[in-house]
Order: sequence, then structure tokens, then C-alpha cells
Amino acid sequence: MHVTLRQLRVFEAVARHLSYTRAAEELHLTQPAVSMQIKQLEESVGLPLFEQMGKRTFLTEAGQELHQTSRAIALQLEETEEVLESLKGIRRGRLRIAVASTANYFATRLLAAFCRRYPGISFSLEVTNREGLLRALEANEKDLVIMGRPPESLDLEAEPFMDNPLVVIAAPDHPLAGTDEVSWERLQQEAFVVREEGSGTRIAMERHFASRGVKLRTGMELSSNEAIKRAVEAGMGLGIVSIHTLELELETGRLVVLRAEAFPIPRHWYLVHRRGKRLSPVALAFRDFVFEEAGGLVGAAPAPTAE
Amino acid sequence: MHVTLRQLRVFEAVARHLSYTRAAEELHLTQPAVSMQIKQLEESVGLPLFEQMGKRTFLTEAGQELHQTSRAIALQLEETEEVLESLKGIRRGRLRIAVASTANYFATRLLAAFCRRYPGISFSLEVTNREGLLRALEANEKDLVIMGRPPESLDLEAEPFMDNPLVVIAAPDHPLAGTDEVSWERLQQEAFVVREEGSGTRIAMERHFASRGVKLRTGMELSSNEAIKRAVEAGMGLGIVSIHTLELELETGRLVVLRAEAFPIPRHWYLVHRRGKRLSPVALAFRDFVFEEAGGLVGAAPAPTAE
DNA sequence: GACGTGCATAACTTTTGCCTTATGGTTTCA
DNA sequence: TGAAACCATAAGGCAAAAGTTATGCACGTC
Repeated sequence: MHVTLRQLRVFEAVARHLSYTRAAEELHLTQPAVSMQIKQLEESVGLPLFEQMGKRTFLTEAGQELHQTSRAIALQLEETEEVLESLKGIRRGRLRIAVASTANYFATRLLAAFCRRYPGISFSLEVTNREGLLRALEANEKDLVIMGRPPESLDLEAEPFMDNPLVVIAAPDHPLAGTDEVSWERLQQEAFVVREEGSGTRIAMERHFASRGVKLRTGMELSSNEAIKRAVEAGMGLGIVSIHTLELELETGRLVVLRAEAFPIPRHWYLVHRRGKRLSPVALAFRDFVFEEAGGLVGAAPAPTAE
Repeated sequence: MHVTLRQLRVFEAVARHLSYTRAAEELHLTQPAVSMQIKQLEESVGLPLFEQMGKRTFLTEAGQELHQTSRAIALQLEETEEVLESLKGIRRGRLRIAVASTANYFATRLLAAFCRRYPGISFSLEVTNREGLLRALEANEKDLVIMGRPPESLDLEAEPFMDNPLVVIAAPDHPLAGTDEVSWERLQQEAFVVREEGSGTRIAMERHFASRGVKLRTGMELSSNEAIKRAVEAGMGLGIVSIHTLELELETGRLVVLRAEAFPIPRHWYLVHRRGKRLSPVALAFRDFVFEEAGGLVGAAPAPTAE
């Protein structure tokens, strides 16, 4: 059946007015143009759609059936057009974001602020580990990803937008707590509670130590920042974590940040997406928003540390 | 938004396969043809619908939205096509019929038989008076009308399909009941219970009497055949009704048909529709059916009476 | 019976649609 | 690094789509 949308549109007008001439006026056409469209439509349908009884025009049963359909289709297209139109702007839309587990501590706040500024946007925020992030990037499942160390393997665009200093933490009753500045030599003698292999924080630590010709003394290996903090609290050694994870612990005095030589380790949070991906208007808006506002929103973070 | 159904169809195929090349194969096209359709669609939508990430093709959010719509539209067209297809045949369809109130006595049986032969056809049967029939014809509300005397005013096609003899009825205890043959002179002396002015039966009676130079003696005027019969039963005079209305009364002996000179009055039932109306396949089938079967189905009717 | 209205039809023009082949650029995988 | 897969783009050409004007026919009305 070779109907065209144009035929349906013309048909709908005629069916509504029950007059070829009125429909032609509405569509800014001549009457023969309408006649031809209807004729072609009737031909491809294989049934008469109208019947002229003297002066008046009636819909046949087939015409009534098709009238319903054409109205439904017109409606559907209108609705879709509206949705698509709104997708062009950022009044509405969906934003799919994935963040590294560490970033969770501020990403939620970031999203909430963005949400307040642009109501009508719906979000999905996946908090996952590095593997999950890479898989999501690979499968193109997310609009943007927030992570600390973009891998070089995939072809990505990564823009740093906020400092992410790694600091040394200790229990308040640790011998080094409160000392003026712990020297590098002193620090080497301590055992560290660390994240698992492959973790971004772990890799950054190892590189930091290696670049100074020292092997990291790992006392205990744990798979989450929360676990690290609990272990350090319990006096099982020193820890190295992003300062963004410490808001509560610093406030309540359950952990302290050591002033240590060569610390904090300067790192950054990156906004990441696959190179060549066409960011939606919503994603672009979020990106802009992040660059503008990120600093102000991460209240607990210290002033950026120059490298 | 100037989308075409073709664009949507091509788009749907690409969205389903997530591949221009596969879609082209399915549609028996070359790949550039598909590319162009999509490009034009994207242009008229104003948004990218796909994004190529290296080897793989993904739907953008706008693409997902449009994919839903295009599937829905395709579905709707399919369904409509099916309905229209069935309208061509008489497997399905609707038949709208109006009958004169007198015809009700056999029209229902006629319709029931037709319904048994063609299951899947739905009916509407309006039983109404002459006025109602004319209005329905004027407004083109019915496919076919069954009536006893098609008016000349409207431009109609009327085909007689069955005899509709008007007979003289009397109560069983009437003096004339059972007599061999009532003469015309004798009959003139009787008073008749008649239908109201404008009724088809009434008009036929008056013409019949007038053609024989006699004025009808009307004793009582009633507005339905049922009322006539009850009045005759009660001994209020003779009646003249279509024999089709008498099935029950004859069987139970509550009324008798007089053998009278110049009776029965020969009349016919007509199948009527406005001239030039395109009858649907269902209506045509019903028309054929009526001509074939009408005689056999009106069991109570006597053999046609030649004029 | 003449006129007005409404639709159909014909003839013609212009534009657009649509598809093809040819070619070039990327990306991926061996 | 070369082949293969995939898509984009350009150029050319055919077909049809879609519109116009002009005209005719049927019906209803005055």
C-alpha cells in the first residue's frame, strides 16, 4: 500500500470539512490538486473513500476507518515533533551519567544543583567502579562519565574540571597526627592501607612513590574507600584517599589529614566521553555547568594545589 | 516538519538493524540511498538520529523517540490496511439497514439468515416509520432501506423483491368470516379500521378503493398494525393489513382472512437506496441474498398474487 | 431554464524524490 | 600494514509527484 503522508494530510482535511473545496482553501491549494490526491489515495487503498450524493460529500465506511487512522497518525507526529523540539533545547531531556565510586561524594550534589537549575531534565546516575565505567563508555551507554584517570586505551575526550587531591590520613591518636610536617623519609617507614590493584587511587599512589624511587609498603588491601577509612580509624596504618571522601570524618574528628612532604598528590576529576560522540544539548549544558560551578559546590575541598 | 512515510520506513529499518548496510539489504536498496534518506530525515527533524562510534551505530535519544513513533505508525497503517482489505470483501463489514415498521415481521428473519451465511458482518437495523426512512435516505445514513412504497420525490433506486399482499381481516365471529367470496358491493358496506394518513398501507387502500370509484368508509384510525389487529379482533370492523403481519394471529385463529373480490391488493416490498450511491460489497451481497432467498424465508406468505 | 456551486478530468510544467555508480575517509581486525 | 567493513558524499539521470489553468458535467436553486 503506497500511501504518502501528504495524501493522508489532504485526506484528513477533506474528511474534516466534507468538502474538497474547503480543504483546498485550508491547504492553500487549488481544488483539482485535492481531487488528485484523494484519487490517488483511493487508488492505492483500493476503495472509494468519499461518495458524492448530489451536493453533499460523505465518507464511505472505508473513509471513516482511514479518517481515524490519519488523525491518529497526525496526532502521533505532532507529539513526537514536540518531544524532538524539546530535545533540541535543554528544557527537557535525559542525562545519563556514570561516576567513579569516589566521585559519588560530590557528584550527587553536582547533579542536584544542575537539576534545580534545569527542572524537567531526568537523570540516571550510575555509581560504579572503574571497570563499569569503561564498559559503559565502550557500549556508549552514558552521555558523560566522571572519573579520576581516563584510560589511554580507548579514544576518549577527557577534560579536567576539579582538583582531586589525595591526602594522607591517620587516626587522631596516631604518632604522626598533629606533627608539623612529616618528612618523606619518615613517611616511607609507615605501612599503608591501600585500595585494590587497578583502582585509580592505588595507581596514582604507586606512581607517586615510584617517581620518587620508593616502593610503597602496603600493609592491607581493601576494595573501597569506606573500608580504608575504617581500617585507618582502627589504627591499622596510614591511608591515602581523595579528600572528597573525608567530609564527615574530618568534621567529627575521627580521622586527621597529615601534613606530609610531597602531599597532597595532585589529581583531577575528568569529564569523559568518547571522542566523536555528539553530546546532546543537555549533556553540553551539564558540561558547562560543571566547569562553572564545580569549585563552589565542593565545599569541603581545600584550595587547589598547584602541581 | 516535512517527513515522508518513506523516510520513516527506511529509518525504522536502520534503527532496527543499527546498520545502514543491513537496512539497505532488507529494503533492496544501495547503502547510499539509505544514507540519503536518513540525512534528509535528520535535516527535517533538526536533530541527529544516529551516531557512529567507530564501527558501531547507535540511536541518539531523538532517534529512540522517533523509532517508537515510526514503529507505532507502521503498526497503525498495517492494522488499517487489514481492515480496509476486509472491507473489500464481505468477510467483514457493517451493514446499516432501515425497514418500514410493517417489514419488521420478516426483515429480522432475513437479516438473521444473511448473518448466518456471512458471519463477521455486523448489522444495525432500524425499524421506523415512513418519515424516518425518508430522513435516513436523505442523510445517507443507511446502506439499504426496505419499504413498501418508494417516494418519487427523492431520486432513488427501488427494486421490488417480494410480494406484499394486503388482505382483508376480520374477527372469527364476524358475519363475513368463512363466507365463500365476499362481493365488492358487500364489502363497501363495511366500516374499516385503518392506519393513519400518510401510512403506506393507508395510501394503498385509498388508491385501491378510489380506482374502483368508491370512497373508503373509515371507522377508526390507528397508528400501528398491532393496534389495527387488536381492534379488528375486538369486533370494531374489518381491517386491511399486509399478510406478513398476521402469522401469529392466523395460527392461533384470532383473526381470519376474508376471501373478497378484488383482494388481496397486490403490493411489493422494495429494496431502496439513493441513486448513484456506491453500495459496499456487503450491501451488494445483501441485495443479492434478498433476491435469491426472500421468497423461501417468508414462510407464512401465500403465493404471489398476480394483478 | 439559467445560474451558481462543487467535483472531475485533461494537458502541461516544474520540481522534487529517489536511486544509481563512483569514490573517499575511518575504523577495526588479522 | 593491508584488507575489509561501514558510512559519507558527489554527480547524474529517470520517474513521479504535485501543482497549475482550463474546461466539462451534475446537481440544486432561484
